[in-house]
Amino acid sequence: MTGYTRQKHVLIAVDCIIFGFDGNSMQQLLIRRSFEPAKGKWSLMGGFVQHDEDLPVAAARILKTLTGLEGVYLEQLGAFGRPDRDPKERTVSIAYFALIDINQYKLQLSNDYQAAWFDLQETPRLIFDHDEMVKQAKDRLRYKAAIHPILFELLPARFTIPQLQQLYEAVYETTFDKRNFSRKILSTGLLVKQKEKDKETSKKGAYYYKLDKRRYQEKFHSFLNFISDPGKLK
Amino acid sequence: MTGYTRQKHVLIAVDCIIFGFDGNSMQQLLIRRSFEPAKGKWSLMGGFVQHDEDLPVAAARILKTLTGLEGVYLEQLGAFGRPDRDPKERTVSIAYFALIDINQYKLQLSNDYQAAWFDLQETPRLIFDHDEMVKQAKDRLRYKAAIHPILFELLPARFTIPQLQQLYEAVYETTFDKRNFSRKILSTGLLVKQKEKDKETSKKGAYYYKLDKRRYQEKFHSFLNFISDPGKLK
DNA sequence: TCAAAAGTGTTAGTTCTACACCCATGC
DNA sequence: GCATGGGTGTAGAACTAACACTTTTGA
Repeated sequence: MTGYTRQKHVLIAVDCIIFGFDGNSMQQLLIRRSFEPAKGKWSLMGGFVQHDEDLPVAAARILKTLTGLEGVYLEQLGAFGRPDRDPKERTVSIAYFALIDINQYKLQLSNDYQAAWFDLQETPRLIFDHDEMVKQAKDRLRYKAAIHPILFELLPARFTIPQLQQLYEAVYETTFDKRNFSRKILSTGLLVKQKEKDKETSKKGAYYYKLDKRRYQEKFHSFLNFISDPGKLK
Repeated sequence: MTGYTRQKHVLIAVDCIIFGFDGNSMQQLLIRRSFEPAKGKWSLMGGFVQHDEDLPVAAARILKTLTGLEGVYLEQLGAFGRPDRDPKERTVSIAYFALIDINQYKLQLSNDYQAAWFDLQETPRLIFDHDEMVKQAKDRLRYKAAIHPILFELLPARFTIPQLQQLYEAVYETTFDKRNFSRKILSTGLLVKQKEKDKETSKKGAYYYKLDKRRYQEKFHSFLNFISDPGKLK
């Protein structure tokens, strides 16, 4: 089998925007790039797509390499291909964004990548076009979370409504009325109230909830209107 | 400048899903592939990304080559990279979808591509993973058009409300109440009523409208809720 | 004069927003 | 007993969905 002649071949990379929520603010996981060019600079976690490897598989592999996690939410953001985006050699990068439960992330024993979490408000300048990828990923996250119950991916299996509200407020950089918020969230029928309370953050304690997994899968793609017009905010 | 060693290089292609609306139903423009493999089979219009060419530029070039049109709506759908998607050689394709005014499309003099419009309901089997791309593009179009005033791109500069409704009904494969429909559309403030009527399709004639371009640009990214839950339809 | 498509208004139900007080508990 | 955060209800406004009749005019 011979290839297409006269066509220039390029490298395909995958870069991952990894979001987490620490209970207060949105964070992203960045690494210090370990090879030239731009060695030592802050960067998204990425890697080249291997021979015979599909793109989502590459993204999952790269995510697992850094975080040790599997089976997390991963969505393709899009392809970035400016000819000069990587000064060394033309490389088209397919960006994916991941939503992980930050508590599940344990610093991998050999921290080859010098990974660190950064508050989304205070991220350092990143290499190449990674800043643009992050911006697009943030926009996409807001867009999607306004309509679909996607942010649960950032929380542990058990969570409280105040925690959830804190998360939405962090994502949209605004505040919501807690009465309206809990009504809206509960009206989706996605949550199951638990018997136990979280007594960590308040004296009274807040009830834990879990996702109703079946309804979650069923309703994942419905338009649920969590935020009426996210573009209007801020 | 030397490249990254030990990495396998691949080809990057762009494929375009080109949507049009003929007044009745949604159509897409397909070509007969002019080279091996799969020569003579129906296919999306595509091409390889050239050296020093950015991805959106490649998509616009490919679209122009086939349709002669420039400055049309073009949005990246995503990257498709299954290792065996092109049997000849590994090629990652970045799919774009375009919305064009079908009346603007004139068969190019040298119809090198043997292009033809197909009703979206009756498209032939396409090569490689192009069927999957088309399916995703249809889904994306429905998704996006439910929230953003994107479908105007498919109509000429002057159009009537019944035409517009026909378009929405074609996209969502359903029918809408015309009173509610026109109220919702007009309430966006995006349309400017013209003095003339279209007397082609009815005796009484329907008023032409044009887009208010400034408001269109302003509101393009707001959440306008044209269709309340498109997932529920069908 | 009739057939065909355009245009328009009202009502009931639902959803959204704004807003304030009581509850449980640890200190 | 008081400070802290959790939990809940209501009323007015806005929006949505369902529904029918009149207008225009070419044939």
